[in-house]
Amino acid sequence: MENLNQEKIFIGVSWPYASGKLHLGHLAGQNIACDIFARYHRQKGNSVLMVSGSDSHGTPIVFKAEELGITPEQLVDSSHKEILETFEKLSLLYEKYTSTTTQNHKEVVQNIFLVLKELGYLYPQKSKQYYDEKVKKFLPDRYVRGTCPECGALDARGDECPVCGKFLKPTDLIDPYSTLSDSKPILKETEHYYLDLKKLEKPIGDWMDTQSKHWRKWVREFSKGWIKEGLEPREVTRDMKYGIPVPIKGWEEKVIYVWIEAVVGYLSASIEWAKSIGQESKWEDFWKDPKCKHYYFIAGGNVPFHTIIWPAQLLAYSEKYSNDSLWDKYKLPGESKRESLNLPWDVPANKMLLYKGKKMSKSDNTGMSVDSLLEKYSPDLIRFFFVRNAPENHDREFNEKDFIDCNNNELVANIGNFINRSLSFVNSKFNNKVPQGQLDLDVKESIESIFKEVGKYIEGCEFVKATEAILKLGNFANKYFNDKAPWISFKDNLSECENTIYNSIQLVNALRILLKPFIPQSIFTLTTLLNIENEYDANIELTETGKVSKSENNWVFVPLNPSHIINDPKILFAKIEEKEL
RNA sequence: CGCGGGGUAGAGCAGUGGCAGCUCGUCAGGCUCAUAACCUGAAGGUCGUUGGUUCGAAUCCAACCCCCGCAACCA
Repeated sequence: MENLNQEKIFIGVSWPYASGKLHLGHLAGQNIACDIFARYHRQKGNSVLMVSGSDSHGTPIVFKAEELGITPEQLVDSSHKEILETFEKLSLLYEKYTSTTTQNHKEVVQNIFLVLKELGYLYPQKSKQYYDEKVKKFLPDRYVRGTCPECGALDARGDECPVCGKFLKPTDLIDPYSTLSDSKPILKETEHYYLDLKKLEKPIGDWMDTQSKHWRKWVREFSKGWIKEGLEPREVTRDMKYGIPVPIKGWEEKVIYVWIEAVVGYLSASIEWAKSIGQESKWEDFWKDPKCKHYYFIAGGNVPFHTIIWPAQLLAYSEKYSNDSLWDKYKLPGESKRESLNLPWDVPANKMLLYKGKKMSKSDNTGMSVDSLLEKYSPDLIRFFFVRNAPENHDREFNEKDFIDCNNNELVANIGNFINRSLSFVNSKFNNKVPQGQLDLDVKESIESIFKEVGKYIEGCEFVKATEAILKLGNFANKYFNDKAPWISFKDNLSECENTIYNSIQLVNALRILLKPFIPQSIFTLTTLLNIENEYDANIELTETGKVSKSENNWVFVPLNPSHIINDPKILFAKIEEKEL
C-alpha cells in the first residue's frame, strides 16, 4: 500500500561518550525508544533519517587513555567498535551512526564556529585558570580539589562540594590541589572564545514559548527555568591538543569545547549520510524542509543542550542565509538551498534510571553494562523492558525482579500464551490450515482502535502507553478465545469453532504487526511461523542494504486468508524461572 | 544555598475540591485449548508530616521532612 502522505522524520539520538561500554542508562535514556520510534515511522512508510555517533573528544577521554597507557584515538576506536557491536545485538538501527573523529565533522564544526564568530556570537576574552605545572595542563573544574569555603570539608571538587552541596568555582577552594599530580596549581592567564548566549536569550525564549507546548512537562518546565534564570556567555574553547582545532590563526594550540562541538554532530552526521548514499545535498531534505519534524532522543541531563544551546546555535547560524558574503564564503558540504535550518520539534528526554537508589554512570561504575544483561537475556526482552518501563516522567529504579516479571507476565503469559494457544489449536485440530471464517465485529473494532491508539502514542513519544495498549489487545485476545471456548465448539459446532480460530489467527497477526517496531527479532520468527512470505519490511531492507527503497504504509492490519497453511508452532518467549537469579 | 521533578496498597503508577482508583503481584473458588488464560470473590492505604481554608482536601494555602536530578560532558 503506497504511502501517499509520506512524512519526513529526523531523529537525533544523544551521542554516547566513547570512553567505555554502554550501560543500562543508555537504554533507559534514549537508545531503545529512538529505535522503536524510527522503526514505526519506517514501517508506516515515512522517510526517516536517524543519526547518532560516538562522542569522541573531551578531557575525560584524554585522561582515561593516559590512565590505560594508550592514545585517546585507540580508546575511542575500541569504544566505538564495542558500542556498534552492542547496537547490532539489540537490533538498534540507524541511517548513520558515526563518530566525532571524522574529517567531515571537523569541517562542519569549524564552519559553524567561523560563521558564529563572523556574526558576532563568538568573542574572545582573557581569564585566569588553574594550571598544573607538573603535568603542564590547564585543569578542568573537577580536577581541582581543596577545602570547601562554605562548610570546611576537605576534598571538595572545583565544581561542587560533595558534603554541603554548595556549587563552587575552582578559585573558591581553599588550599587547592591538582588531582593529576597532587601539586598546588597556579593561576595562569589564558584566552578563550565565548558564545554570547545572552544575545540569544530572547529569540530562544520566544521560540520555546511557541514550540514547547507538546513537550513533556518536565522537559518544558526545566528548559523554561533555565531561560528564566537568564543565559550567560559560555566558554567554547579549551587549552588542549586533542579535539577539533580552533580554526583561527594563533589559536592552533586550542580546541573547540565538546559541549558545543558534539551537538553539531546531528548536522554533520546527516551530511555524512547524504555523501554515503551518493546524494550530497540530500540532507537538506531533512534540515531545510519546514515540514520535516526533528526529534531528539536524549537523557535527562542533556536537556539544556538540546532545548537551549543547540537551538541557539542553529538559530544564530541561520542568519548566514540572509547574508550574501557569508553564504558565498561558508557553504556546508553539499549545501545548495539558501534556507534556514530546522529547530527541534520535540525533545522526548527520559529521566534517570537508578540502580540501588543512585544514578548509573560510567564514572563511578554503578552502571551495569548492557553486555552483562545480553549474556543472560534476549535482546527483545531487553528492548521491551526498557521501553515498557522507561523513566519518561519520573526517575525509576532498576531491578532484575521487574525484568523477569515483565518477561513472564507480559511477553510470556499475555502475548506469548495467546499466540501459542492459537497456533497450537490450528496445528492440532486443523492440520495447520487457517479455517474458514469472518472477522467478528468486536474483533475488527478492537484491532482497528488499537492500531490507532498505538500509532498515536508512538507519534506522541508516549512509549509506555503504547506498550500498555498492545498488552490490552493481548488481554482482549485471550479473553475472546476463552469466552468463545473453541475446544467445546469443536465438538458440537464446528463452523463456530472455525470462525473463532479464524479470528484468533487474525488477532495473532495484528499483534505481530503492532509489535514489529518493539521486538523485531521475535516478530521475524513469528512471521516465519505464520508462513508469511514476501512481506515488505522497510526496517529489514534498511538492515540488509543500508537504505529504504519503497514508501509503503505497513502500519495497517492485513488479514490472513482462510486455507493459508502455517508452520508448526514454536515457543516465542521462554519463561524465566526466578531461581535462575 | 539556587533551579527542576517527585513522595498515593507489596511493586509500578493514575487521580487538580465530592464514596481512594488502575496495572502487576498475593490469597480462595470456578473453568481448562494454552508457557496457562479467563471469570468471581478477598486481603492489603494515616494519600510524606504538621497546621490552615472549606459543608467537604490526595487535590487549594503555609511551614517543614525525605528522595532524585542539574549547574557544562556523567544518558
